Amino acid sequence: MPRTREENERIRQMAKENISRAAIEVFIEKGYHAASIDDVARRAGISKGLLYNYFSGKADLLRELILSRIEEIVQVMKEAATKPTPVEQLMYIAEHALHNVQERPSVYRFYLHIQTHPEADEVVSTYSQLLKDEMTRQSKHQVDIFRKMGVPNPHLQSLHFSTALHGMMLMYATYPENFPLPELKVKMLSTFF
Amino acid sequence: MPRTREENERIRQMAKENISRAAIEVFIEKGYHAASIDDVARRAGISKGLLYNYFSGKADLLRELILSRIEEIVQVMKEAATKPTPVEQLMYIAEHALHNVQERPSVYRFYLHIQTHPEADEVVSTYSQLLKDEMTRQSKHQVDIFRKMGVPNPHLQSLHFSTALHGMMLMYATYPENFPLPELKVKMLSTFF
Amino acid sequence: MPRTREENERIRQMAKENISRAAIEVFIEKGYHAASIDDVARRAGISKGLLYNYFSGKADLLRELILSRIEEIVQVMKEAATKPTPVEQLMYIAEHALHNVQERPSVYRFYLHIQTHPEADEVVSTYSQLLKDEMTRQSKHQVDIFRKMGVPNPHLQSLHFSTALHGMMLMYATYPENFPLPELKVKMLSTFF
Amino acid sequence: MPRTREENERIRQMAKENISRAAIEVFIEKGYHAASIDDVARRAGISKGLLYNYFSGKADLLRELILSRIEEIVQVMKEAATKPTPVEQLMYIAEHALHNVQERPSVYRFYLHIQTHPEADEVVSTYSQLLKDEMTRQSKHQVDIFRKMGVPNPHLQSLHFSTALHGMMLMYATYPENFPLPELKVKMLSTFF
DNA sequence: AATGAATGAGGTTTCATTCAT
DNA sequence: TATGAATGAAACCTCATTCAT
Repeated sequence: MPRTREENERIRQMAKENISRAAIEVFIEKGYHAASIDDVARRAGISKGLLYNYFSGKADLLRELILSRIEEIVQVMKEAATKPTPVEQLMYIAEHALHNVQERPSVYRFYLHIQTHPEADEVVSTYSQLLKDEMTRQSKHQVDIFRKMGVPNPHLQSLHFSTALHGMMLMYATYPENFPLPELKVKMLSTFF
Repeated sequence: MPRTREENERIRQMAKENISRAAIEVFIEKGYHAASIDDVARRAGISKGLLYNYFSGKADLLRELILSRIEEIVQVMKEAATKPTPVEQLMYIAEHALHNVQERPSVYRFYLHIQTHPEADEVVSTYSQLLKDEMTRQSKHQVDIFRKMGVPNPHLQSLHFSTALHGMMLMYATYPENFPLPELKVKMLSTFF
Repeated sequence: MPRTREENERIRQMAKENISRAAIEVFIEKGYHAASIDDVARRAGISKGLLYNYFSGKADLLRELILSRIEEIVQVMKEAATKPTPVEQLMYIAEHALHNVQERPSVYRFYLHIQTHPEADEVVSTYSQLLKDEMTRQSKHQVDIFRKMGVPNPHLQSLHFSTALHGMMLMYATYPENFPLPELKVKMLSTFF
Repeated sequence: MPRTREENERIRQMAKENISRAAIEVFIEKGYHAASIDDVARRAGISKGLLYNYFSGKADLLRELILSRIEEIVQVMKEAATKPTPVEQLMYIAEHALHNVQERPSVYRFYLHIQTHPEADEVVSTYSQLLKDEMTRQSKHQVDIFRKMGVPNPHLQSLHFSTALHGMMLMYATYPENFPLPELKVKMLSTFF
């Protein structure tokens, strides 16, 4: 008797998730370029062939990871929007971003690594662009939040906020040892609110 | 009449610089991994074989580039030290960094890409560590400058300054279009001085 | 109530024919080597696994197609034998062959492709040999027909007839556009009868 | 001291010829699809890598062989054109074609195999089309020869001649044993001239 | 009878590096 | 010093076949 379609679908779903998990692990450890399909398959505990049953290639794995990342970003911004005041919304965004980089600096490093890939790498570039586009879209929302706060130049103020935030994330991800993230967070936020 | 040893050394040095220049161009365009030795040799206008006469391999090329980058950083900090006041010194550092990223964002992107390379990539990691170490050393100098300014917590203040600076550099390098670098620079510096 | 053995056999036969039909379609479109078992199964509307229930592998599919082709050839020769005179018999053979290549040049192309497969390809070679053997056998019958006509050298005459016929089939199959098959047929047949 | 450019050019030329020779041998033995790059490289006595130094892939090898074949065809037609009378020209073409297929039936088989490749195989199709185009071009010349002979319908007559010729070639290449090529040649030519 | 997940061998291709010249 | 032919390991990817369900 063959498996039912639902059963197969469940198997497929679990396999895809298993592979995606293995992929980000390996990509983080070795980098996208240096990681081989074999590495990912071995980490996932499956054969190379099966991996190709689920993903059309290495680039497709990256695409999947980037789409997940985008999903995360969208989710955070949605959650932020539920907060009652603009300040609380911005605080939520900052807290969340810093918490994430603190919990898993290597993940942030990885996406930063991808975003700084040379343009000539078409495959990476294409998918990396998706992430960039989404961040552009979200930054518009952030400008709106500043606008609601009634600050003089919301666009500039929003960019200022983002640069400060990303600066902290970048430095923490690069030098996680001895980086006084909590103190700096306080200092940074105090200059804005 | 044979060339003197000095002359030979000078010629050798120029050849190395030519290759290094070609290497960073190609690495920026294609990325370290995707760039091939052949690409670099062709760009330098020499043969693969001759390249190996000057550099022991691809990793050695990267090492040379990173050493140059370190040299640059040291140089800037030295120049900053010649300025009369701490504030002027910090302004010099900031102006220089922002000017550089504005002039050649791809160079900044490249080194950021290298610095976010995963630890598991031994070759890159080893040389990337050199850069990291140097930046740690220079950040100590920067703390000293803040200390001379007499601010309450020079260490924290220095890190705050660096995060703000690197945040701007990162964002400009990632979204060079429509990024109001001059305005943000003014805004950022005004919060510090 | 279980199906009778005959019924089962009939169902099995129909399934095999369905698969065979799909196989020749796919083989003609992609070629034997390039076609995948998956392609064939998908075309037949069944799963890969089920295909293996009916055929022992890719080579077996080819074998089946070649056996069908042989069956066709035998059939045509049998039908020809029912014609009253030798000339009518030969005319029937020629008409049939040309009609077939005109209707489905790609089928003729396919079997020609198979017949020109190199000897080293053991699998194809083995089955292709079956076809060759059958054609040799049928050509003997054709010699008999010429013998009945009372021509001087029936063997040579028969071969001459075959070369002319196959030459036309080959050229029509290779250049179906603008090939004046009817005119040539008349011209060719007029030289023989 | 590096080799001179001429020396390198000579090495390249010889290597290419060596590889081409190996390629047609292997393709004839195994067929284009079944032959692997490794097979060709091993037959040529070189490494896989070196083969890629000279040919951009398997398809490029095929292209080279087909271009050679076209060269041959053009050459034969040129030589035929030097004969004084149309009949001698046609005789030359026929003699040459039959002589070739008799000497190396496997070569004729191979190109026939390629020409009967399914259209869906884009790579083979592209190069095979070159051969087809050339044959179309040459067939125009052949029509001219018949026209000079003053026959009623030179186009049809030329096609008739070609089908007869190719029919013989096809049958000889398929059943080289016991095929009375000389006798058939005489018979066939006697019907035309 | 029926499915498609799973395997692994085998194919194509790239490229850092070596070396004869 | 200088060249580029030559190597081979390692990467990506495909697909005939098996097998648990």
